[in-house]
Amino acid sequence: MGDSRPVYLRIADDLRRRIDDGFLTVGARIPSRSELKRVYAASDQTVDRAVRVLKAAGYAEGQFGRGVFVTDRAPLGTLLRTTGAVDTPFAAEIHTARGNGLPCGRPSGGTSLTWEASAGETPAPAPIAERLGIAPGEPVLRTEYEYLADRHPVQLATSWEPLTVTAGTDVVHPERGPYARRGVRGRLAAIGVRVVRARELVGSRPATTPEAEALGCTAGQCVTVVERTHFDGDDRAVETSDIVVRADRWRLEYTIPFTS
Amino acid sequence: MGDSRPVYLRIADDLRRRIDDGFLTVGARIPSRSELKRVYAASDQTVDRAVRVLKAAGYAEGQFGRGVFVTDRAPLGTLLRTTGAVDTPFAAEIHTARGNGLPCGRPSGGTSLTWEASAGETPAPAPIAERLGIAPGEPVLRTEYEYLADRHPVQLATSWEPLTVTAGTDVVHPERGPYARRGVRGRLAAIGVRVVRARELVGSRPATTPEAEALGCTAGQCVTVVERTHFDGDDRAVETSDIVVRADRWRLEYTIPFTS
DNA sequence: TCGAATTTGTGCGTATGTATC
DNA sequence: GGATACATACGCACAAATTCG
Repeated sequence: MGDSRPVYLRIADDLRRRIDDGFLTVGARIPSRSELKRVYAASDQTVDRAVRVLKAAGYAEGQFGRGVFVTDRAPLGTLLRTTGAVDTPFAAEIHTARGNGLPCGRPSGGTSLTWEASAGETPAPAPIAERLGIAPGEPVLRTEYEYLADRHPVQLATSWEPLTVTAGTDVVHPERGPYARRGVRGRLAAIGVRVVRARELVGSRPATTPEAEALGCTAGQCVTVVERTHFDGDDRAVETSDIVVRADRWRLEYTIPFTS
Repeated sequence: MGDSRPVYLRIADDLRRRIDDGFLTVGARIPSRSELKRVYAASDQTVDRAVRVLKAAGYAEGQFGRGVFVTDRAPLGTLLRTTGAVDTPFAAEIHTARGNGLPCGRPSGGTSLTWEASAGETPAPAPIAERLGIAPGEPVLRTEYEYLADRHPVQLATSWEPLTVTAGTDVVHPERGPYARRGVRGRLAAIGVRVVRARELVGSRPATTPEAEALGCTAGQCVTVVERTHFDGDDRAVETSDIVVRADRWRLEYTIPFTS
């Protein structure tokens, strides 16, 4: 007694603890609704709600007609986001430390990295204009990326570039031409724009329905969002993008040097 | 027709769009359950479930007996996590850009920053030992922090330090003594340990029940988690910590210089 | 091959407690 | 007190998918 939490939360926390403590291992089936109903003496709805909490937390995953199973929540890898690594098209190199949690060298062991993109010119929406330091409505090139690692969707990105920077050059389209795979820095370097700094604002939120579909997870699952802006030597924003990754699978790694 | 999504998701998406498009502004009351029930011709449970989706996504917040209201999802501020700023006890300076979305200078406008901490010696759990590069079970000092900005909980942190570094010195306890407010670098500098680098692994996940309680949000809401490790000149880990912030309120800012 | 039993996912109707107005 | 509103909970039902005899 004295436990004022609602029943469905108690059940959910109980199950979660059983997973954390290793009594329910990855791949194991969580007791079915009828079992839970009996064990906890709760109603159908209540145990279902408890299981939904677990699923929303990424602890479990339901399979139609089969059962609910404990998810493998070990991160697949890390996106390196430090000087030098950030300019590949993938916006980061990928560490796929798997099994062992070692600092994990560089291998990226033969994983195939591919991406698709589509671009179009649009007037800059207000928040994007603000990030780019331009007036709302000014023309920008909006590019949507979808990155795949081993045929699995990993990262979504939407990039905006002011056309005042690239218009008329042969790097207008980030996804086409010889500079397509060189990333923002490489591409802009080709037209004499030196990117000297990137600012990344990292946040997280539940995935929207289309994001979940693209990333192969369920809506509402946690995604990590990076709002990245590239600046040139004059502190002018030359590109900004929103980067979205599944939080349960990927983490971002930053290294902060103390030069003092 | 042709919309195969379940009813509760359609209602949720519909409400979400109404918020995104500005028809329902921040602070506005979402139609009550009985209204939604009537409008969408759905059952009590179903509309409730739709509203729960919105709440889980941080779009709305229920108030007992009053109604469900559209949440202010504008981030309160940004935690600066770049060279120099990271060594304050708060692990970051705080930008509170409010109202205007300007790049926001430095003000931190008179916000009162306080914190509480409690420490204790324990054997290192396996994952912590790995992060510190020591053997599991070796003694470490575990410190729990709770940071408040304007009396509101903002950030939770748990720090682990190998006792081999600080044992016997007067900076053993991070939360006590003259060096308490100087952060990891300041404290360790006092005993001749130079921290030259920090590595931050950024991820996110739903808040656990105790975290939600401490941070003043609901369980399952998105939190951003930083796994930070400080290294000295010999690449030895001298401290590691888990930092947890509400994702709907705070973002992390990293600056990446390109020295090329 | 067929059918019955399970299990998930979704949905409806109702009831109770509690807080606000 | 009464009306309204949220939050939780119970019981029941059905479609779809899987499993098994």
